[in-house]
Amino acid sequence: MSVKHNEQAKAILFEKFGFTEYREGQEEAIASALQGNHSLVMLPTGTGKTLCYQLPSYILEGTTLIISPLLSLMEDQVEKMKSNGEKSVVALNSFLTYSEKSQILKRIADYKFVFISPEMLQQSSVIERLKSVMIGLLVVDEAHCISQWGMDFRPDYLKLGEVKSRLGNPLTMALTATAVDKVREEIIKVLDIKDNLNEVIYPVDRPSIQLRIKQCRNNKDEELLSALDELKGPGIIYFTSKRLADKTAELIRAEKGIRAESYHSDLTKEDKRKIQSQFLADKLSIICATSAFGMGIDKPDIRFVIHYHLPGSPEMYLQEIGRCSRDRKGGVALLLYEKGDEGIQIRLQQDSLPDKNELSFAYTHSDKLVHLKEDSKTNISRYFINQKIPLEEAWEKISDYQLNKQYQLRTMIEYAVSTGCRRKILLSYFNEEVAVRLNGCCSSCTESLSLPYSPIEPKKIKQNYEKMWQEKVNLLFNL
DNA sequence: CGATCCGTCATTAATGACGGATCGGTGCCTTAAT
Repeated sequence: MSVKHNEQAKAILFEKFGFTEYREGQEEAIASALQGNHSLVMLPTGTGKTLCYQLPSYILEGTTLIISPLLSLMEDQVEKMKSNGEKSVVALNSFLTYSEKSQILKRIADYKFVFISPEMLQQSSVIERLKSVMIGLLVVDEAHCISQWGMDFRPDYLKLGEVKSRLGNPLTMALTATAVDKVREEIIKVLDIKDNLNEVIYPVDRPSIQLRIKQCRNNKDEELLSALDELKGPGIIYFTSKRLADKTAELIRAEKGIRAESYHSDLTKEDKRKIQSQFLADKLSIICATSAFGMGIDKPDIRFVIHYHLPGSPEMYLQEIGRCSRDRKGGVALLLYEKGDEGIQIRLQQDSLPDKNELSFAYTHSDKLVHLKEDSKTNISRYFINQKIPLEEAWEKISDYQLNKQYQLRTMIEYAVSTGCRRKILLSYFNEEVAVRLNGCCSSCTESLSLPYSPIEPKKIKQNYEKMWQEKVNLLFNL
């Protein structure tokens, strides 16, 4: 960052955001953008990633376009910015009426910040309008969604590179909290930001979170309830089933008299918002949730995250447990594991990928594919057909994809059953080492874990990224 | 894998036992036809 930019940024940091100091990683990310580099920013949850793109926007010319995965996230950000005095901000999404939308599109260049979904960016009226706008910075928030959702769930995430190119390849910043090197490579490839790229990477480890695993034998509810005798909220309990989330919230209310509610995709937008804001305002102590809950939850004092079911990947697990102890004052991640729990995940994985017959059927009937519903098998087939990738090659890639998912799940099983340091297992997946061995690290390192647990998190950058991950996958191929 | 849902059958006609089928998680966006 030039001296002039540096001073200017510092002044804005104070005037617009009220801070005198940067938090870890922020200054590097801001400098990267101001030097005109594309950036891939990976900072642990709760370290202020929004400032990384908002601050340089005030120095850069033109509009900042922020691609965001969730409408609720956009709405929260817009509201927050408005209450901080920023008027020139808008979210372009399906909450708007037709006339509102066209009004906003007409004067889109007047806005400094525009939030938008990947899907909305596929509408030709929108993209045509944006092409005539000077985009000073293109931001991809929660960029791991490209890899996590792109292939089977939200295919428009994989079209962001094309969008960027149609917008004239503006300066780009991708932000995430958890991405292994392979995911980062995919983000870089999809967005096509390899040239002039600056990676700002911080470790994913959260030493202030204690890692506990409880082996269960047909007594999960009892183990859960007794854990709640020790662990006091606010807290989140994650499930892989909506029905069980509902049922358990009821159980906790009845047995413990704790204010608990469930949260999943069956809830209306209004109920989701209501429960979320009650939780943030400490009117609810526990949320029993599916993976629908959490992104953008910025509550500093969540004290525990319990998993009733095994998550499908270390990424998911870290994202979910990372929601506790944002204030760094200590938190507990507890996994309730019973042999065979991985069955649900195996099933979900298999159901979401086409087998060879289904794929070749899609290839021979590609003309009809347009009319089919948007399930994940169709999405994947459609993706490869649209890319004009030959059938054999597509099948190879799907097999790789499946192997990767299996590897992720296998890591989680190892995490659940191993007798070795659990933090080491989790971090080695991200090619990280346990930086500081703390008393009470995990269920393996300390026989009987107890509260309080509030170590100081070290502030040390670590950047040795070998290609260990690829080696591990290669090993799996040979098995 | 395991739970649960649904239809069928059998038997002191309204329940219950059985087995086969189905489902289990994430969200954008719907401007047309009754």
